[in-house]
This record gives sequence, structure tokens and C-alpha cells, in this order.
Amino acid sequence: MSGLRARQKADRHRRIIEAATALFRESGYEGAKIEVIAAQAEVSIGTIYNYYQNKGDILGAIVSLEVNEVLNAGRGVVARPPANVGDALDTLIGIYIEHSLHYLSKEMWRQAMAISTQLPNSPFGQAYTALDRSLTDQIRALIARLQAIGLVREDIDGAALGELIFNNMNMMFIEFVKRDEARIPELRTAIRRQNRILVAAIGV
Amino acid sequence: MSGLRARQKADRHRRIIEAATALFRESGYEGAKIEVIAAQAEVSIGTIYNYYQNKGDILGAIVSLEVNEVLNAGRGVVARPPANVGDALDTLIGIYIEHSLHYLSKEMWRQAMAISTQLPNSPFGQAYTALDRSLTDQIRALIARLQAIGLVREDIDGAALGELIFNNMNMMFIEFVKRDEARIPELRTAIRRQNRILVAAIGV
DNA sequence: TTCTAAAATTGAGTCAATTCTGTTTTTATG
DNA sequence: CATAAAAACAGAATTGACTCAATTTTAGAA
Repeated sequence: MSGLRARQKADRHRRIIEAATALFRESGYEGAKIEVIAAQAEVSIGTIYNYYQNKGDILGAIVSLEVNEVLNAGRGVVARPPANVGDALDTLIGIYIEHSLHYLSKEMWRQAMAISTQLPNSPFGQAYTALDRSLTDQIRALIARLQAIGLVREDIDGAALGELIFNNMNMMFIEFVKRDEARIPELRTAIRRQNRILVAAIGV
Repeated sequence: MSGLRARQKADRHRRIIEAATALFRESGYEGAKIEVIAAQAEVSIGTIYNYYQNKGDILGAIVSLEVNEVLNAGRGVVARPPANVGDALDTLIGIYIEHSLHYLSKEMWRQAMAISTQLPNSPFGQAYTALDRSLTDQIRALIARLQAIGLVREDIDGAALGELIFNNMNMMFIEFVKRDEARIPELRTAIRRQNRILVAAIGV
């Protein structure tokens, strides 16, 4: 019987994530003390460290939820892309960016990104890299789809192009979260302008 | 007379940076305790914090040295670029990448990047952003030069293109420092492959 | 040379993440 | 239902970055 123990475990996980999400949003990542998260989740400090290797991993679990939602939303665009290369890219990237601040504040993103570079081999570091990879793959899938439809030249190196587009978008997003006053519409406009160069180069 | 006081100050700065560089390389950023840096530099803990706002700023000073060297080396390429768009980009990017591990280990880069996203408004965060900006500007200058020579089409949006190339390179470099086993030649090959798409699009 | 205000240094103390060890709870077995 | 091993928990102790009030050093005026 794996009953009680497993149930309690899942329950504690949930309580910790809920408490942390609330506190991160409320007081910021640094401001949310482990002691307080523990109290609000009704577990001890030791238990938190039994579930997560460090404070960053708690944030990591929250980031994963967000990115997986974004990936899901992106699937629809890849399946039925707008009938124009520029719009197709803009729509997919739009989904990524518009969703991005749904659960996570800019400060939470900054911390998450920082931790993922700081500790690339921690559970969260690896998970974050995998998420980036999934996003890159989704952009590549869109390009492949556009090639299949005949909107993008067949001789284009889709794998390299997908990386190029993702890397540029991601870097722009990093700069975006670094500046509290930066706004989404301007971010999207800037990325559109950059992608225009590519769109001109790859269209049939 | 600005003598003694200024001299001692410069001397202490130098000793702190020297001690920190050695210890960061030896024990890693986390492993290098402020207490030990202070002892090795023959100043007190408090003095270190009088010179630098936090541990990250010490690393920041070292990063600035490195990046400024790279920027200097890049000037030569911009002044007399190879007579071919692909080679010109590859040469400039080659300089950036080949220099990058001269003073800084991958671990130091990871920390520096992490801090710059984590605390974008700290002295170091701002300096790091400015350095990125300078590198972007240098790539833009190269493109402008190539346009002047007639190797790149005049109607290309040079500003956006420069960002695109820098952002992609930078993101590739971030992934590179995140993986200890990653090697420079493979990094350069991958970036060359990505840039090939652009080169094809922008050549006259 | 002597003296004083300003500048700089010092290191013990604070604070919060993480570790560690003893205790409690759960499970499985007879 | 008793019990021993395994798993999970608790929270006091540790650790290391950073602060701050007291002390020392320097500059330069008298």
C-alpha cells in the first residue's frame, strides 16, 4: 500500500508550491524567507529541503508550470500556422511573450534565469535548459511546417534557423525582464523588426 | 597633494582584484570566501565592502577588464575587415570567443552572467549591460563598414541585424559556458552555420 | 610641529540559507 | 496487533555575505 505516505507527500509538495508562489509574488524571491514559506505551508524548514535541494528549485518548479503551459499553447500555432511567414513567427512568439508574465513576475524570471546559469547542473538548471530546448524545437517544427506548406524555401537550414530565431527572442526577453519599465508591445515590435530580415531571406 | 591617500587606494584596489582573481580561479566564485580574499589582499572585510558593494562587483571588475580587451581587439577587424561578409563576421566573433576564457573561467562567466540578470541595477549589472551594448555596437559598426565597402546591401536594416547577430552569438556563448565539456571549435562552427543563413540574405 | 575635521579602516555582530542529527511516523512482516 | 526497519520530519546549529559603530589614519591649516 503506497497510500498515506504518498498522499501526504503530494499534499506537502502542493502546499509548499502554493505558499512559495504567493510569497514570491508578494515579497519577491529574496524577500520570501524559507522560514516563512515553511510556516505558511505548515511544514518545517528541514522538510522543505527534503523536497527541494535549495530555494531556487522551488522557483524552478513554478517556472516549469508556466513554460509547459506556453508550450501547449504553441502547439496550436504549429498545427495551423497563419498563411504568411512573418505572421506565423509573430503569432508563435506572441504566445510565448504574452503568456510569460501570467504566473511569474519579472523579478521571478530574473531569479530563475540567474539560477539556471549559475547552477546549470542542479535539477532546476537542467530542467530550464530542457525547456529552452523544447521552445527551440517548437520553433523548428513551425519552420518545418512552413517548408512543407511551401511558404519557406526547402533549401533553408531549418535547424540553424530555429536556433537563431529562438536565441534572438530569448536574449530580447532576458533584456526585457531586466528592465522593469520595459513593455511587451515594444518588445514584440523590436523582435518583429529583427525577424523581418530573416523572413525576407527565407520566403519562397 | 593627492599623494598618499590616492596611492594607497589604488594599491588596495589592485590587491583586492589580484587576490580575488587568484581565488576565483582556484576555488571558484562560491568557494572564494570574502574573509579569505580580505586576508590575502591584506585588508579587512569592511574595506572590501568599502571598495565594492558586494562580492559580485569584485567579479564585475574582473569581467570588465576582459571585455574591454576584447573590444579593443575587435576594433582592428572593424577597421580592416576581411573582404567577404562571412569571413568578416567570423573573424570578429572569433576574437570575442577566443579571448573569452583568457582571464575568466567558465564558472566565473556563469556567475557574472547570473549576477547581471539577478541584479540588473547594481553597479555591475549596469556595467555588464553596457558592455553587451558595446559589443552589439561593434558588430553594427562592422556591418556599416561592410555596407560602405559594398559587400552588404544598402537596404539592410543594419541596427536590427547587428542585434540579431549579437543576441544569437551571446545566447550560444551562454549555453557554451553552462556546459563544462563544450569546446570552442564546435561553438564557432555552430555560430557560423547560423550566420550562413544571414550572410546569404544580406550579401550584394 | 601640532591639531582637527574628514576619510578610511576595522572586525564583531546580524541575518538568512542550508546542513545535520536526533525523533517521530509509516510501512511491512510475523 | 506488536515490532523493527525505512522514510520523513523537526528545528537547533552552522556558515558565510554583508552592516555598522568605534577607531585609526590622512590632509592641510595654523
